[in-house]
Amino acid sequence: MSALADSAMRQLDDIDVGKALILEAAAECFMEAGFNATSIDDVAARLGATKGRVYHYYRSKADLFFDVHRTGMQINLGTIGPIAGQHGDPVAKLNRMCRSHLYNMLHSLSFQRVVMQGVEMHMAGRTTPKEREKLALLMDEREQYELFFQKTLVEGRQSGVFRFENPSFASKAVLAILNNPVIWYQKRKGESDAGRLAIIDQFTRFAMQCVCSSTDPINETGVSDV
Amino acid sequence: MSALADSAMRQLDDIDVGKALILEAAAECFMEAGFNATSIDDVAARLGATKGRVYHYYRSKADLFFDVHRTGMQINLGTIGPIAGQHGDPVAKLNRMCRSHLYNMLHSLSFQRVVMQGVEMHMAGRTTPKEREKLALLMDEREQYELFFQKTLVEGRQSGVFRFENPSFASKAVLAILNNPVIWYQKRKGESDAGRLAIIDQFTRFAMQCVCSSTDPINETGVSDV
DNA sequence: TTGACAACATACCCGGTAGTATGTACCCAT
DNA sequence: ATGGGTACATACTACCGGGTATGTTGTCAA
Repeated sequence: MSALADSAMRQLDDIDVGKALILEAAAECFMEAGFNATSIDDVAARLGATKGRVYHYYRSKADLFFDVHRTGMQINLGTIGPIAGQHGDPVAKLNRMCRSHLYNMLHSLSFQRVVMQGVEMHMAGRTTPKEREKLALLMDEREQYELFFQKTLVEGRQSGVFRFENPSFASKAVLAILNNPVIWYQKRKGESDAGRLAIIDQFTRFAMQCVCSSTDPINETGVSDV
Repeated sequence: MSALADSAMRQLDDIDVGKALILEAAAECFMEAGFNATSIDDVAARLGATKGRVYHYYRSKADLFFDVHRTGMQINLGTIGPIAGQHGDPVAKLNRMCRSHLYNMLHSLSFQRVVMQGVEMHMAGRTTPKEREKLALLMDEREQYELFFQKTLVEGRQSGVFRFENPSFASKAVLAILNNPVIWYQKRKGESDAGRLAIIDQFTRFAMQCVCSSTDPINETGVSDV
């Protein structure tokens, strides 16, 4: 590897690190106060910096929000996508998906709150067409994610283990439960893994049971990869 | 009734009507754009009026938001409270509660969206202590509402028809499902009662099944009072 | 008829914030 | 050493929107 390439690599790294720090700070600000109530100065202040630093990497506040949203969705798609692609028992698969989803919710909380804000479109309406375009892309990702669950649910319905009428409604109900902890969960000082595990266990059960056609106790020990 | 009292009554009525119109306009604005992105001018413009009219009835934007929120919660508490107080089969009772709740969600959509905004506390953090106080009151109402469901759920657990570990988690899961349509439902021109009924039926089933210990088909014809 | 009050509209102030223009220190290849 | 680019900080502008102060019009009671 040439010195030039090496240098280029290092610079690229710096940009990524610079972006990543801003991204994280922005995610926490947006989580705490929402998009509109967060100023660029707030984000910069959290890094002990000034606006200049933020605007060096992002052209606008909306761009920053989009990137935070996108990062959150990438985390989710990256973990659930591979699982949804697997073959096998739909119950076991949905179980893994639920647990992984909940794991992500609890461990990248700030990003996930921003994702929810985007879904509720608290910024839609008064935005430029350019921003509209990007927002539509984010919504596509969101829909794609929901389709992963829908697909698995329909598989299970065909094999008789799941029961529901409208697949869209079913996936929305499942995700409503799985997303719920994002609203009220907050990181504590004495972050107990046990506490998080209890949330994952119980909400996975709620989510699966609401579409299950039988009360066979869902195999709760079948998944340990989270 | 004296002429004076009559006049007083009429004036009181006018105040109520005046407030009600502003309240409705505000609910729709908040629903569409969120608290921060909504200006008082927006609310006034929706009525074909100006700021003066709004500030004649409300002292601040926060006050207006609180009133919208409170109105939404009163609708909910007023319908679910009496049902929760009834004795009898917890399954049938929860069924009625779910259906009534969903009915309210679909029929006072704008107010319910504002309630959700309050819950997510997009305004918390950068508010005055005075506002904090009022916000706390709203949260109390919200918690009281959740307790209606929790109480019924625990009743059912004692009689063996419901099954869950943590009552708080269970009520949150149930309400997560019941509140979900608020996010994506939108009034159409050809508002079909059938469409709304399908939502009520299916989401009630999801909500109840996620805490039910048996798969006895939930008596779907047992409730017709909605 | 008149005065008092309600129900607004108009005009204005002012703080906060998105975005920009510019400066500066530092690194690095040549 | 030097010129150029990166990674910021500083200083400034422009505007939006919450809140207020002040008019204007109609209504009703005395």
